[in-house]
Amino acid sequence: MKNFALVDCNNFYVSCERLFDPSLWHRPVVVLSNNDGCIIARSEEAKMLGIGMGEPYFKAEPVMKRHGVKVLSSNYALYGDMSRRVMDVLQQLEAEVEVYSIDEAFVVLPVIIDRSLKAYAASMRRLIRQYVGIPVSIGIGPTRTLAKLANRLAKKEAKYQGVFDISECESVETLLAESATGDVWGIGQRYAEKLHKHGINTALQLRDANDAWLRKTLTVAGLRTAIELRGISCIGAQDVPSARKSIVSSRSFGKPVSSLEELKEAIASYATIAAEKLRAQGLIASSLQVVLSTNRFNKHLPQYSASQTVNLAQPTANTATLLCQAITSLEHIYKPGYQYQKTGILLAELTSADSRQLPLFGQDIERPDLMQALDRVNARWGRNTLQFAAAGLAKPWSMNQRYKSPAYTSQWDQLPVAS
DNA sequence: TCTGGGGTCCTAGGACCC
DNA sequence: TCTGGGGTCCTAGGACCC
Repeated sequence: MKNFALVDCNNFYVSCERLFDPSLWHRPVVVLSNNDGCIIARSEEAKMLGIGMGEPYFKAEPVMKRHGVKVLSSNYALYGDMSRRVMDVLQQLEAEVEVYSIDEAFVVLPVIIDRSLKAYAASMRRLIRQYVGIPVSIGIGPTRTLAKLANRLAKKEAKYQGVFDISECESVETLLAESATGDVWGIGQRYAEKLHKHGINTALQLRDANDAWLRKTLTVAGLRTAIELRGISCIGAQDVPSARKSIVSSRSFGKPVSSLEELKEAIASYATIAAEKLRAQGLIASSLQVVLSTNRFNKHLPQYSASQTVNLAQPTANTATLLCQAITSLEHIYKPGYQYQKTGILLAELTSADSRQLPLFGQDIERPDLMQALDRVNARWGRNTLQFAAAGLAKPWSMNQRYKSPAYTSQWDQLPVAS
């Protein structure tokens, strides 16, 4: 029988920061989202202070000040690089690895004869610790959903030393009965509320619920989750992200923005980032959507949000083309008199740049050679060394990042120095 | 004053066709 | 009185994940 291991990095962003700054050990640390908005990673010490996941920074600030919590802005260059290293260690194994997110991977475990799955997982854990330095927890089960649940136990109970195999559990029923529906992978707040209304509060009750009813209430997604809890694997690798279907670039502003001129700069900047991502993956886009919105949390201000989607005449990865279209769309949906909080661009209907069709009529303006030169300069000398004037220079609207650590592993001038 | 960003999938309903 | 049926495609909105 097939078994899955879910390898999940503990407090990943905090662990990355700690690798390069030992003063962060043994004290509460949090990492903030973009724009220093919410708390998205917490050390164990911070969790113990009752600081919630996703909590707005300004709300938690008084408690954190009182307890001397170290606050950091997110440093995705660092986390992305450390993630790659962790995944590299897993890829060395004689097993199939599905990278699921920046800090998680499913490993389809090989059939092992000379030792237990638990021992195998424990050695994975040691290797990652030794080669990368990041602590991980590993949950094992016959389905991805059960492996996820096992992982919670591995994290929560110190006695398991970071590895928990659900098949070694004395009573799976007891374990499921002690898990809330909301702890199950695939059951979010809304689904948990719906289930609660029908008296279903535990993973065990969810497992044993009526199929037709589940299908009707939670769609096939909910039904699949229940089936997985029964030990039948039906959420497959194809449901785990593989080929990109869309690319988004959007940011909240550091301060509210009202003028069209500033919004145009911002959307041009995000279009530039999206186009870079597109080219880095060898893709071209056929559809472009621009979104614009005010701050939905501020009930005192007039609210407005809009979006426009356009199909491009020619699929493209050319920054100039995308940027011009993005500005045109923005002008189309912009209304004066509002305080905007966010704008963004979504590229969709992505296909491989290799199979690009040349236009039947008119000129081909794609210029991949020019874009390649642009990307090379920026890779060599740093992002935005060469940029389009439309994206602006001062960028007064740009997001807050007040507490950012250096790009220790991805910028020459920011390497850690041993002294 | 201050509330992230980037993804995926599913469904219902409307438009349109024969 | 009574107004087809079945199919496809598209989109918006809602749900989930980390």
